[in-house]
Order: sequence, then C-alpha cells, then structure tokens
Amino acid sequence: MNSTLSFREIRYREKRKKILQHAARIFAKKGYEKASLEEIASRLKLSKASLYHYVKSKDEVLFLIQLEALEEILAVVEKVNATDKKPSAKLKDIVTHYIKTATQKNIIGALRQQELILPEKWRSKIISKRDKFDEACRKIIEQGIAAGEFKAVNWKMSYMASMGAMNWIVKWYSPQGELSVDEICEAMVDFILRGFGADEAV
Amino acid sequence: MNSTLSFREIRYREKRKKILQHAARIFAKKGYEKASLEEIASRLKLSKASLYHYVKSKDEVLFLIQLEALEEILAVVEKVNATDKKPSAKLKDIVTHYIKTATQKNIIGALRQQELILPEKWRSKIISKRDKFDEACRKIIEQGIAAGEFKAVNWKMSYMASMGAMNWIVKWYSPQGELSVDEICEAMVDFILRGFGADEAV
Amino acid sequence: MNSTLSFREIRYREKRKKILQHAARIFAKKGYEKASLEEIASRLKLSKASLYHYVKSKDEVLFLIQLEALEEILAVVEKVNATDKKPSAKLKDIVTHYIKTATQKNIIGALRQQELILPEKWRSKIISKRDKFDEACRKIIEQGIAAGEFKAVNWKMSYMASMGAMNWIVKWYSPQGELSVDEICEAMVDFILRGFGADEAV
Amino acid sequence: MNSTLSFREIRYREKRKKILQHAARIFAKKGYEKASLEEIASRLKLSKASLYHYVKSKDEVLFLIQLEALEEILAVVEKVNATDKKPSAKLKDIVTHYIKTATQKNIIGALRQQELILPEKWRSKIISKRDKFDEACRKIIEQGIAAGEFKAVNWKMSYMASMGAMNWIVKWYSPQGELSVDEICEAMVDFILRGFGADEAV
DNA sequence: GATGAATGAGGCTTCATTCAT
DNA sequence: AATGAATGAAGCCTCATTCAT
Repeated sequence: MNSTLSFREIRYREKRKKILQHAARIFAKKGYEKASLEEIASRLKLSKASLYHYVKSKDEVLFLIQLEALEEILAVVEKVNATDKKPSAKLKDIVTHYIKTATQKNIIGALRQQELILPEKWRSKIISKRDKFDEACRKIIEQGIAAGEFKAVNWKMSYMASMGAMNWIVKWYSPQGELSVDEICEAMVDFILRGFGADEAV
Repeated sequence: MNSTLSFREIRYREKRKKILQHAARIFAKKGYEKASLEEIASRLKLSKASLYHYVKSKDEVLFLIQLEALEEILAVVEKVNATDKKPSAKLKDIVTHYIKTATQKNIIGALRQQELILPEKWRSKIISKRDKFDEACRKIIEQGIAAGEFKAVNWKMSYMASMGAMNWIVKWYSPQGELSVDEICEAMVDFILRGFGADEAV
Repeated sequence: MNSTLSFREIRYREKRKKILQHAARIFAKKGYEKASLEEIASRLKLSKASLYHYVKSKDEVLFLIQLEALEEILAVVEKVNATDKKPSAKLKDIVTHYIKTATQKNIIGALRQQELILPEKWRSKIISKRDKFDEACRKIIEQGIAAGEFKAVNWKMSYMASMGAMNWIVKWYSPQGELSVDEICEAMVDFILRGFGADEAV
Repeated sequence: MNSTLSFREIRYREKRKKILQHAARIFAKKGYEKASLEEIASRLKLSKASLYHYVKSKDEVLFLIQLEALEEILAVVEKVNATDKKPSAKLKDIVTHYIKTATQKNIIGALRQQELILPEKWRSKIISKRDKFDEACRKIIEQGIAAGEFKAVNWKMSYMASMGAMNWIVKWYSPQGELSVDEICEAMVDFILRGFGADEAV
C-alpha cells in the first residue's frame, strides 16, 4: 500500500513522525503546558510556523502521541494475549514494553492523564483505547489470580500502583544515570509481579 | 504559645494555610505550570491581587507547600525511627502517612519533582530535606534486608517504584471515587511491602 | 494664628510635613513613577493606608511638594529682589538656595517637569507659580545685562541650561560623596555666573 | 557588506532601529519607568507582543539605546582627539554632537543615569563605556586648564553641571519650539565654555 | 514546503486606593 | 489615628496560532 505513496508523501510522514517523537520527549520532561512549540521546532531545526505544515495544533500533537503510544501498547497486548504464556509472563512482556517506550521515546502520560483536556472528539477516542488497555490488563490479572499465580489482591489498586511506578520513571530516568533500561525493566517487573503476589519473578 | 497571637494574626495564618492547601490541590491535579493563580484565588473567593497579601509569589507557594509536606513526613520518619518496630512496620507507617497526606492535602511532588525550578535559595533547602528523607528510607530498607524481612533487592529501584506508585495517586484519586483512603493505604502498603519481598504484609 | 491650633492639629501638620519631606526625597531619587507609597510609608513607620489620613492621593503629594518648593523659592526671590544687591549677587542667592533645597530636601523637578500630569486644577496652579519664578529670573538676568554684568546672551537658553545643571544634581548627589553641599553651591554659582558672562564670580 | 543582507534582514533591522528610536524618545520624555511598551508599540502601529520579535525585553531596549548613544559619542570623542584642535574646540565639537543626538534622537540619560537598573551583564558594559567617556572629557578639560584656555576649576563639578545642562534639554526641547537645534547648540557651547572659564567661545 | 511577521489571550506581579475595624 | 484586607487597573512577558510571501 505504501507503494502508492509519492516521495513527497513519504518525506512528509517521516518528518511528522520525527516531530511527534521530539514533542513526546519534551512533553514528558517538562509537561505539556511548559513545553513550547518553539522548543520542539528548534530541536528539529524548523521554525515554529513550519510545524503547522505537519500538525494542526499543539493539542493534536498530544493527541497523536497518546494515540500512537496507546496503539502500540495495545498491539503488544494483543500479541501477548495470542500466546499461551502464563499471566505473569504476559504481564512481564507488557511492563517491559511499556518501560522501554517510556524511557526510549519518553512517551508518558499516554495512559491515565487526568488533565487530558483535549477537544471532545479526541478525548473520547483516547479514553476508549485506554479503557481497552485497562480492561486487557484486568483480564490478565484475573487470570493470574484464578491460576493461583497472583494473590487475590484488589486488582485496581495494584494496577494503579503499577502504572504510577512506571509512569513516574520519566520523572527521574536519565540515559546518563546509573541504571540501564534493562536493569530498570528487570527490577520493575520484579517489583510489580511481587506486588501482585507472584512468589517468583518470571 | 498561640496565646500571644492576636485575632488578626490568627485569621491571617488560617487564610494563608487555606491558600496553600488549595494551591497544593490544584498544583497536584494540573501541575505547577498549568495551575493559575487566578484559579487558586477564585477558589477562595479572592481576587488574584489579594493572594499577594499572603504570599510573595507563585514560586513561594510551591516552596511552602513542598517544605511543609517534607517537614511533616520527616517528623513521621523520626518518630517511627525512635521506636523498635520492625523495618516493614516502619515502612508501613511512612507509606500510610505519605498517602494520607497525598490524598487529603493533595500535596504531591513534594519529593522528587524534577521540575523543581525554584530560586536557588529555596531549591537547596528543599533538596537537602528530600535527601534526608531518601536517606532515612534507604536505611530502613537496608535494615529490612539485613533482618531478612526484605529480599536483597536493588533498593533504589524499588524505592523509586514505590515513590511513583504513591505520587501517582493524586492523578487519579478522588474523594468521590470507589476507594476510601484507608483502602488505598492498605492496598498500597501491601503492594509496596510485597514489592520489597516481604512475605506477608505487616 | 497658630495659637488657635489644637495639639491634635499641630501633630497632624507635623506628620504631614514629614510625609512630604520623605516623599520628596524618594521622588527625587527614583522618580515619581517608580517611587511607591509603600516605601514612603515604611520610611515613616506607617502603613500605606495611614498615609491617606494625611494626604488624598499620590498625585496630591507631588502637588504639595512642588507647591511648597515653589513657594519657598518664590519667597527667596522676593526677599532678594527687595534688596539693592547687584543682579549677579541676586542670582547667586537664588542658585544657592535652590541647590540647598535640592540637596537637603532632595526636592527637585519642582520647576520645569514636563511630565507634570497633575489634574488640571493643580497643574495650572503649579504652572502659574513656575511662570512667576521664571519671570523673576528673567528680570534679574536682563537687569544684569543692562548693567553690563552679564553678556547679552540668549537669556532663555542660559536660564534653561542653568536649571538643567541644578536639577541634575539630585541624580548624582550623595551626602556621602566627595563634594559637600557648600562646595557644590560655590562651584555651581561660579559655573552659572560665568555662563552668563559675569567676569568674576560674586 | 550590506550586500549580503536579504531584504528581510534589512527590513528587520530598519524596524528594530525605528523601535529603538521611538522608545528612546519616549524614555527621554517620560522616563524609563513611566514609559510603557504599549505606547511604544502603538506609536509604531504594532501590538505589544510584536515588539518582542525585535527586542527581548524592555530592559534590552534601554540597554541598546544607551549602548548606541555611547558608542556614537565615543566615536566622536575619538575623532576629535585625533585632531590637533584646541581643547575648547574639542569640547565644542563634543557638546554639539551630544546636543544634536539629544534633540534629534531624544536619546538621553545615555550617560549618567543613576537608575541604571540593568542586569549586571549589561550594566557593566554601559558603565565602562561611560567611564571611558568621562575620562576622555576629563583629559580634554585638563589640557584646557594646562593650556590656559580654561580656568583651574573643579573639573568634576563643572563637568557634572555641563552634563546636567545638556541632559535636561530633552525635558523641554520641542521641534516646534522657538529655538532651533543650531541655536541651542550655539548657546549651550557658549554657556558651557564660559562656565569652564574660556574667555571667548570658540 | 518554509518562514518572518504579527497578534490575542492569558499569566504573574505591582501598586494606588478604599473600607471596615 | 491607624491598619489589615481587598481589589481593579495596568504593566511586562510568553505563547499558540495565522497569514502573506
């Protein structure tokens, strides 16, 4: 299908993607409000005005970032669910992916951002996807409980705690820090799975 | 001691406290940047200008909130350390207090806020207190490991995960929500202690 | 006549005078706009609100200061004109008084302040007095020219130059500076009289 | 050299210059504090926000104005000093240029403004240039005294008096006034040189 | 496709002034 | 007489967004 795209179109999409990537990084570090289009543009050696060729508004940038992150994580969830791994192993895969996204793309707040003050048309789309993700996680957790892998915890609380633990990473993670992404993933998986009452990390 | 305070003085302090409380709530929900003095003022049925009777700047509001929250939690840490409770019990007390503060005062980000862009004089004061808190927690965790209560985890990662889990609460907690503060505390203590490898919640 | 004034009234007037003095000093140093009532009040260990017992507005303070300075200098002019001194001696007396007022009371801009944005009722009063002063000076200068003491200069230009030289003093004068008020007076009289073409300072 | 400037660049610089000119005029008339960016902007039929395309802050505007005026006058001083004119002639040239700048560009306060409340980086630059100018004037005056052209006056006092006389011009000068710039220059040179004890104006 | 120019809206802060006590 | 409290107006500045080139 891409075979029908002109070079123009391809270059356009690449640039758009790049804009979203940089924006995601800056949003994560500074927060949506504090981040300025000026900064995003200058990172890409573009003028502020030029951004508007690729993107309709700052809002839309946030929407697109969240949308992509959500779709990516949902894809992972689906793939994982298509296997016959144990619930704990499924959770591990999801957490690992989530953290890698968070640290490498610095996309965060994709899920569970109350301040999601997007125009209605976008908000509902994001929320519905987020709910889908939550639901998928809930099922895996319940499977784990049913299978005796997890303790019969309050699933929602444990889930929110896990999300917090992960989302917070972007607040302190630095590539120059003492912990590598792999170490963070391992430790976090450990922490979370234990939190769910899994005797052993997977 | 308060007996020497005039009524005026008392009313002044109460209003000031109220301002800080409301501000804390709004900062927590929206983030410092997005929060506007306008909103804080109107919440108190004051004009924006009137805030400046009680407070010198938006910066100062943030500083005072963080300072108070830190001093409160440090007091708890000291009190707990003065007992001969088991490390896990100490941690439980600290977590419980932390969450109660977070949910009731909505003060958050007191600890570990990268965007701590305060004037130097204030920043260093906050950071030194925060470091003190971190250090106290580290000691308790290491005691727990030495005592065999906790698994020999990467203390820093587990600590950061716990902080994230707790700090995130203000993003989703609502007094009208389905979970009471006590339930949240219990579940969170459970989650975190398990995360540290404590076989049983205290 | 003052004998009919109550103690109350006397104290009131004294405080009022003090306010004007301090205000004059601050206006001179910082300029009317930059000077704040807050600062004036705190100099007098009063609250901002209390100033309004003695004074109707910031505008009025400026008006009163200018009025008093003008009346004082006009009194000097009259007294001097009542003598049979030489024009150069008259000028010397006026300049000396002007500078002493400027350095000791820091009242300046009393004369010739274009930004005199006072309500009309006040402005015209100030302007008419200022004109009176200008006129008196003009006469003395012309007498000096007629008497051969001064060269037949463009009186207005020389006059404005002299005013500038004197008014500027408050911008650089400091009681701690290397020049005493007397030295400044002497040098300035010298400079100005010479400027008018008087061969010798008086 | 300008041949490498694009039309855009040229227009940009012209507008910037225009902004500085108008700002200088308004600063001179009202003082820095009282002058508002709003007024400057509207004079140029720009919105307040638009000014910020050309200028980083109100402070910077003041800095740039002062810098340019100082550099211009320093260039004059250098040129004059490169000649073998008599000291009085040198002074005349400097005064003439100074006044022309003051009346035509209404730039004032470039030299000797106590309220020079600029950020340190800027202040020191301005002050060092101003000191350079003062120093150059001092030398010329001393040469004049040594050569017997000037009387052995207190150079500093006479200098300050001259500066005051000149700086004050912007407070009363108006292009519609009865005195032309040339007349003002002539009279002022006369006044000042006489003030220094030169028997004859040059 | 890119960008300089321009701007309206909004945010923080200061300050003269009023009012109730 | 004195003052704490409150505020409207105004000022500086930032920023997302639009438009003409």
